[in-house]
Amino acid sequence: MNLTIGKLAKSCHVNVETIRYYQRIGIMRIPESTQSYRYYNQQDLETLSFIQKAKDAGLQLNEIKELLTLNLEDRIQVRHVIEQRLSKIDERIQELVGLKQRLSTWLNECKTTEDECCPILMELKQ
Amino acid sequence: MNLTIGKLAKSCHVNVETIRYYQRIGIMRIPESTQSYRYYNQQDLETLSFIQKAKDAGLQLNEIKELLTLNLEDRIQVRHVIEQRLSKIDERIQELVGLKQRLSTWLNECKTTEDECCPILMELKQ
DNA sequence: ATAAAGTCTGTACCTAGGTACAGAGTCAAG
DNA sequence: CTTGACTCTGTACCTAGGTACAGACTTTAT
Repeated sequence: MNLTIGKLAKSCHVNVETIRYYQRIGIMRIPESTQSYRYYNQQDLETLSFIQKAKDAGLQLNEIKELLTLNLEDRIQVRHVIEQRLSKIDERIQELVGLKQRLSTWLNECKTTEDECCPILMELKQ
Repeated sequence: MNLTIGKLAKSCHVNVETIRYYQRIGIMRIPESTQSYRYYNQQDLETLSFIQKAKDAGLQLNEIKELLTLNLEDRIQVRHVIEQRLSKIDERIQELVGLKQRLSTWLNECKTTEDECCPILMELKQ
């Protein structure tokens, strides 16, 4: 398989500029060019599609970069990466649930009060 | 009350540069200066502290900007702002819960499989 | 042979919410 | 009256993950 960057991009439904960006941050290689255009192979296609799937699962590019260096036997390290992401996600969910509760409470107060004045603004201006 | 920007910043535990940033994006006024230094009053202090509280509740600066234009009687509009933020938060929580489930499933598979090879990487490389 | 389409390199821009200067001017304490 | 601390203006930088574009070059289709 011999793809130019545009073909590679199209086959993964990605922008050409995105591939160049991945090259800049070092998660995709830049094929050595004997000529002036670069040509990409099956391996490059697999890497790009790996990145897409991992992004889709909520992993960040620096984590994906780490995964790309690991082998199928490095289970502990792979798990470590996933566990860390998972705990960041958990943390964020907790934060958001907290915010949600606060704002919901405000909304309920605003809907039930007899007061003329908005209790939300009152709270904020206290 | 007559505060220089440094005093105002200190009294709200904010960076001076943050106040200047708020001025740049138009959520805090720039007092007219008869002299070369600007002086801030009680109202400015209240605005800044409003911003801090609203940020703390998870509102974004553009939403806070809108709230700052509203009066205590504009309850519908205030509620609208809060409801929109709330639905964004909900959406994000749903996304994160989805990611969490996916990654958790992967982790469990990895912990229970008899296979030598990491099923997470297998999945990603499929 | 020529024109259109693609590529390469380098750089700037975007969001959101700031932070960090440099250089010039000003204010206040001693 | 000097010196140190502060302010003002303008601009650049940061994260994360890209997007956009100019100018020069190459490849492909007709």
